[in-house]
Amino acid sequence: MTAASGSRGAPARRNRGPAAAERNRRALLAAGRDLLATEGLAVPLSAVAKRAGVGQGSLYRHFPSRVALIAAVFEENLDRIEQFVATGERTLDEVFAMLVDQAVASTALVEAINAHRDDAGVARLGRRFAEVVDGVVEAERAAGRLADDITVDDIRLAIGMLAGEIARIDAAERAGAAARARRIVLAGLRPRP
Amino acid sequence: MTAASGSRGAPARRNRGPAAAERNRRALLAAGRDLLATEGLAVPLSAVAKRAGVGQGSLYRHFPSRVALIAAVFEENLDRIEQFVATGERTLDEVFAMLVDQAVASTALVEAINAHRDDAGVARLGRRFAEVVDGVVEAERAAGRLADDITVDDIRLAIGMLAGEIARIDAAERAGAAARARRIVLAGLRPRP
Amino acid sequence: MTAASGSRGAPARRNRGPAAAERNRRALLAAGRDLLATEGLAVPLSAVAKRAGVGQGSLYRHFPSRVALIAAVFEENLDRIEQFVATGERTLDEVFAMLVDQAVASTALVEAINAHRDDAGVARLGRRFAEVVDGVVEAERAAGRLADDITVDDIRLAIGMLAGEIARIDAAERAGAAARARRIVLAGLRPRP
Amino acid sequence: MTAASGSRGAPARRNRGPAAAERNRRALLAAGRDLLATEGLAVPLSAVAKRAGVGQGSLYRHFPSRVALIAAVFEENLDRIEQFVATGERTLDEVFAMLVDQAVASTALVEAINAHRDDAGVARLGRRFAEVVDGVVEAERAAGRLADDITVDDIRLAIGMLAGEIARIDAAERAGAAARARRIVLAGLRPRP
DNA sequence: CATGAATGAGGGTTCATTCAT
DNA sequence: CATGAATGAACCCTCATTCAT
Repeated sequence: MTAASGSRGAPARRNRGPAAAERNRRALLAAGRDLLATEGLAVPLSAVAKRAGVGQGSLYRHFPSRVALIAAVFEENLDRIEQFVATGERTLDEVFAMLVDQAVASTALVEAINAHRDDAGVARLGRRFAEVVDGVVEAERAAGRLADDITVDDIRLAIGMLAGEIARIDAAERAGAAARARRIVLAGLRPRP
Repeated sequence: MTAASGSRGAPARRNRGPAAAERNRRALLAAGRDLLATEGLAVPLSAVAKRAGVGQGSLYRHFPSRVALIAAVFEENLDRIEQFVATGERTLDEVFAMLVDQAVASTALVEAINAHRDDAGVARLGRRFAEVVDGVVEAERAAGRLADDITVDDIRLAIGMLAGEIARIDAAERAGAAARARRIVLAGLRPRP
Repeated sequence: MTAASGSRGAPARRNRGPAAAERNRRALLAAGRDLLATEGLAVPLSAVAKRAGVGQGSLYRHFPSRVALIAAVFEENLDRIEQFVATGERTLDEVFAMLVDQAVASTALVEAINAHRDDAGVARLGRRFAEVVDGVVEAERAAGRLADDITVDDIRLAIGMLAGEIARIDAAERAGAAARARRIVLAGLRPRP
Repeated sequence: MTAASGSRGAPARRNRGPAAAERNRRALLAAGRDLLATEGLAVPLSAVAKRAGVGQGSLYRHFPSRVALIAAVFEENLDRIEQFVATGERTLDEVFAMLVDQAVASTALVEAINAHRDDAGVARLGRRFAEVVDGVVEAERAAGRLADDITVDDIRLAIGMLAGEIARIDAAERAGAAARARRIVLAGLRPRP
């Protein structure tokens, strides 16, 4: 043994420091996103922890409830949507396309919003989402691409329908069905003769 | 005792006799309809039995699985829709209106169809439902009230979206939201300029 | 709440921490051994957990199935038999004597082997047991203490009969009956005039 | 309608009379024998009733307990053994052969005897069985085909082992294993050099 | 007497949540 | 701070037994 090796009983334990905490959080988010999408909202939290490769206690440290995890997953989505909207004039169709791509997690939010309207974190996300949509809708209306009687609430309703339907459909048919659903809903919002 | 034993039995407390069979079935259906609507698809079957005022064994006798109960609830709805359609020339809007009124159970079917496509009873109901819709769609198309590129599959998709959304909405806002959603979806199916 | 919900969790009353893991495993094995012997193979697993003083969840963590518990109990027996055989030239009679002492668990294995031949763990134990018996039988045959037409399969059959019978007999008469049964079966394997 | 037909409201109900009771009893016995053999001692009594084509209440009328059914099945076996023994000088081997043919039900009795020694009906059957065996053993001993130290209890033990083992073995291997087991046990009872 | 539905206590199993290490 | 075992309530389902018809 070399002179440098410690002579105390305690084995040199890796101190992964606070960086590990952030890594765990990201692993949990990724695992949550995956499993919520493939297994549905009722996936056991223990499965999320296992997939992330962390203990269940750590999951609870980062996300004290199922809703907290769902909200965090959606928050990432929302980040992307906000960035997308912030970097150019965007149409409703484009936002719908993004939402469809994020459909399962969005559905989780939609359901979580309905089931946990009182949850503070969820409420905050709902407001953030509404703001993003508001901006796009205003531009869309200015461009004359919305029927006169369509309100922002209608748009949110439309998004809910779209996301909910996509989430229900089998992965195999999802692409085709999503396109058709998007077309129907968008057509329903356009100006009518 | 070695392998058999089994002194599990329960001395029945009260037994209203087989005359209660039909009454029990109806009570279970009513309880299932109520609780599926208010508590969601995941409502404990034991709660359904308790609400119906019957033992859990009776619930299992009448409905050997959760899907069987859901299917039975929807079958009642389907009966009403079929009768409605059979008694006159009906528009898609009218059928949508009925579906919206039956939203939760319809959603249950939509979800059950997706989750249990292989279940024989569900498949049968799905076909029955499709037939009813087909008839209405044909008439609707003949009257020129559908865009050329809309297929029967699109209609079913639209119904799924509509029912799913209604089911998610709180009872308080349901009436208003349902009307708005119906308008959007129907507009999306109409001929476009 | 719609499909997910799930507020089933139980606030743990007491938690002696992971240090209890090994202690729990041993307590479960001991409880399983006791209760399988006194109550038979159909003993409720909940009774085993209660006797061991652990929650039912812990039982399932350590032994995910009834067969797993039975196999673990027998594995301990097998350990002892292997050690015994490894520490000297042993006769079939001595091995029979050990098996008789372990009769109930042996029966459990015999039954489990028949009922769960496909279970991987059980199959492994069966093979291990067969190897031990093979060795002893070879020595016994070399010493001229077996009839010519007796095969290893016959020995295993004999062991099954012996263990099964002992397991069935009330504790009070077990000692005497075991001795008589052993004598009969061994005599049946000896060279005949 | 002819003059003979009754004009009262009550439809002529078939009165199957007491003959039906006996037919039901026989059907239940046959069903019990079948299912105990193929499904094991833990077979649901409702399955027995269904197989017999009678209501569960009738099963309870004829056999107020699982043990009563098992005992009745064995009693039929015992009848046949008694007849067989009564119609000629019979050897132990022949009786063993009969028992092996009846192995499952015999095992059921063996287990039932151990588990329900206090049950009056079971005790009576046990005594009847012992008497039959006694007679055969006496003749066997007189013919010099038993070792001097073998007692009637030993024979009963041997029968228990044999029956128990046969019952455990898969139907496919039963014939071969039964023959080998019988040979071993009989050899163990024969006079030794 | 027969029928077969009703009953409900348990048994197996899962999983949210806690907490000693 | 992380780990992962422990906990036990609650769920689903089965089935022995009763009893109105």
